[in-house]
Amino acid sequence: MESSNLPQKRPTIKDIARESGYSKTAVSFAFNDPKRISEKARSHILATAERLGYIPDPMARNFSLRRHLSIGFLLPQIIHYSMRNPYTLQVIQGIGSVCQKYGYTLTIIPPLNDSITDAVRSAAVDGLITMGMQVGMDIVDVMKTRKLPFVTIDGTPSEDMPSVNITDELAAYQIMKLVLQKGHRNVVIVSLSEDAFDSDEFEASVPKRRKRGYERALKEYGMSLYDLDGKVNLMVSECTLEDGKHTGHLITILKEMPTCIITMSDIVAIGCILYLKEHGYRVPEDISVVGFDNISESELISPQLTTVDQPACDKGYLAAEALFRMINGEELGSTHMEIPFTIMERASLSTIKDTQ
Amino acid sequence: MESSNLPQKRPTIKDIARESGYSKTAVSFAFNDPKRISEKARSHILATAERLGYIPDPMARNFSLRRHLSIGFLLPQIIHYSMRNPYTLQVIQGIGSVCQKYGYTLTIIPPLNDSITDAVRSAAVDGLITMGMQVGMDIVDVMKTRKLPFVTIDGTPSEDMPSVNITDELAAYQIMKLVLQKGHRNVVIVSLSEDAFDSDEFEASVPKRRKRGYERALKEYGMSLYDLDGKVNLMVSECTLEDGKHTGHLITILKEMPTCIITMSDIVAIGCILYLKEHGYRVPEDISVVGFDNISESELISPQLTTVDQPACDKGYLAAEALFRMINGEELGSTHMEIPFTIMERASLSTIKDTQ
DNA sequence: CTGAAAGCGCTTACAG
DNA sequence: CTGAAAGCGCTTACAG
Repeated sequence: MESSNLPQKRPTIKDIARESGYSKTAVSFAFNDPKRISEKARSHILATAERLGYIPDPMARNFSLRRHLSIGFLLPQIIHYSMRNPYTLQVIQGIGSVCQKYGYTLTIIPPLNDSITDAVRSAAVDGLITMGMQVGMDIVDVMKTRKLPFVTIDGTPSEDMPSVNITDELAAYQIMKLVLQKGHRNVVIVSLSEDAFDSDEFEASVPKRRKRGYERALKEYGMSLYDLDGKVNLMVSECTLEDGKHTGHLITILKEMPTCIITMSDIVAIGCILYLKEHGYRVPEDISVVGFDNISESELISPQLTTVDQPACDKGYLAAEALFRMINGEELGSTHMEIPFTIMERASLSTIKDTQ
Repeated sequence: MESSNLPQKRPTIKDIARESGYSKTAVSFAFNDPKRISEKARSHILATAERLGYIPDPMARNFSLRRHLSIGFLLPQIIHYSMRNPYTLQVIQGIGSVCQKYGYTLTIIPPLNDSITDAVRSAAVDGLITMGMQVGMDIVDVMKTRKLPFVTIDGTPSEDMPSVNITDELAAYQIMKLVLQKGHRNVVIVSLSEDAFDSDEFEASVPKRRKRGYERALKEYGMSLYDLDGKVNLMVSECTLEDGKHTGHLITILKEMPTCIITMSDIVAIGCILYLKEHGYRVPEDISVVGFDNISESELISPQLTTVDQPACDKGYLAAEALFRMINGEELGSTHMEIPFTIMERASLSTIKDTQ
């Protein structure tokens, strides 16, 4: 008997059972484990399902099976920022390809009513990948009490928090050393902002690790990030093109222009270059600019950007693979994964002949 | 009584009810509707929850409430391709900001075991945004039988399928006309592939609409996309930088090089330019290249790309806003949304003095 | 203000 | 091969 004129509701397993004359068990098996019922039952049930337009409710199925078949990516900043940064996008791409491989979806999780913590509390995922997570952040507690496996990219390496990183301190050391070897003695360092974190609390954040690297190189040249002699200045910029441009502007109005700008992010470096070029400065003849990340744009811009290549896609890939191992209850070989970087020396960094 | 040495399991609402001495109803209210219980009950329940590490299970809650609090974005190609195209990424960004606004997550849905249809069957979302959907595709049927609201970007405008588009035919007409006005009479058009769709079945696909626009402009100059006089040639390229480079290569080995390459995607155009420059061709002196989309890279590359600016982010935004109206059971003003485009004339397109 | 109970749509151990 | 029934962890109409 055709059950017509139920206007909107979707049929459930119960409807198919009733209509086909079989049990709910049989209907379930028809979809998920056909071997367990007769061919006759199966085809009859499937035909009935087809006729009534029945597709098993994924939510009910997942709920019953206690899994989501999705992993989450927690946006480090508001979505409008994060998703503009090609570096983050590459990380997401790496995660995504692993999701595809395992038949999972990738849930992008923005803050919920401005609260990242609330977002994590209610995230419908089997595991989480975060960026820049520090031990001691309250999100970490939420994930732990939810017993939600997670791995963090560019966060603090710590025993009870799997992480994927490059050796930021070393990378920063090397690129600063390169800058100094080229003769630059008057530089501006553009750090990433540390969001809302209290600066003293998290000693191992990425900006801090990189600053230590810069400092180590500077020391070798008798300079320091913390001397107030005006030769090394520190600025902070959000990780967007617009903020990069603004930083470029700030630098042009300095009493003494530096000979080199060292940024912690290509997108900021590119913003600087665009601003400088628009305002009549020649890069690198008048001023050099150095980036971090090696996003694809850094090869397209002219001059091409000297930067640190960090394999963003691989970071996502590694993090996701580790997360899936955790989800499947496997042991992680090492909880702290490190990945190699490469210094890319290109045209945006010039040599200063006569150092002051 | 502290319930210790239950080793791993997360506490449920039942545990909190038992431990606190209140009912499950009260516990539920404590979290979701505090006004309905006494302050005393609420604080006691919350304290108990805190003590036992209870966070309500989002899946169970959503299941009970018959909603997911997530909308899906169906990847048009395998994740590795889609997520490399800045155009798609911008669309996702637009969708994402609307999700953030409404407190939803954004689920990126790759094919499930190579099947997009299966992915849609099992997607745990309240609505779906797709790209390039054509009426008659079987995915459309799945969404309909699941009664899953959806809107498509760059798909066929059709009554029972809300869509967001630019007027592709007109945009293509205008840019081709510009090329012809500049004196080009020997061109290669690089179309997007139509994926696995049967070409005759879907008359209104984006590549087809654009081809009609090209054809209309060509006709005005006594030329045609379909004449075999060798003056207008058609190629197809996947939407990736690599395929763009390969297309550049193919063009250099043509018996007669065109004076202009007209692509349907900036990423392909940029691939062409990179290949051509690497192999000693000057753009636009030796050959002009024209794009489509106006991704941010098209301003960074040199020469800057002449292209059609289509506001990808706005497309995502509009599509998502429409989808949320559908999810909330509101009526859509118009089911077919059109959004303006702009021709961006930049350096990659040169003027030919003496037309043959 | 409070709680017992039904219900959301599946899965599956168990018995026949 | 088949099905009745319990269970997944919440919400909420209803009665007190």
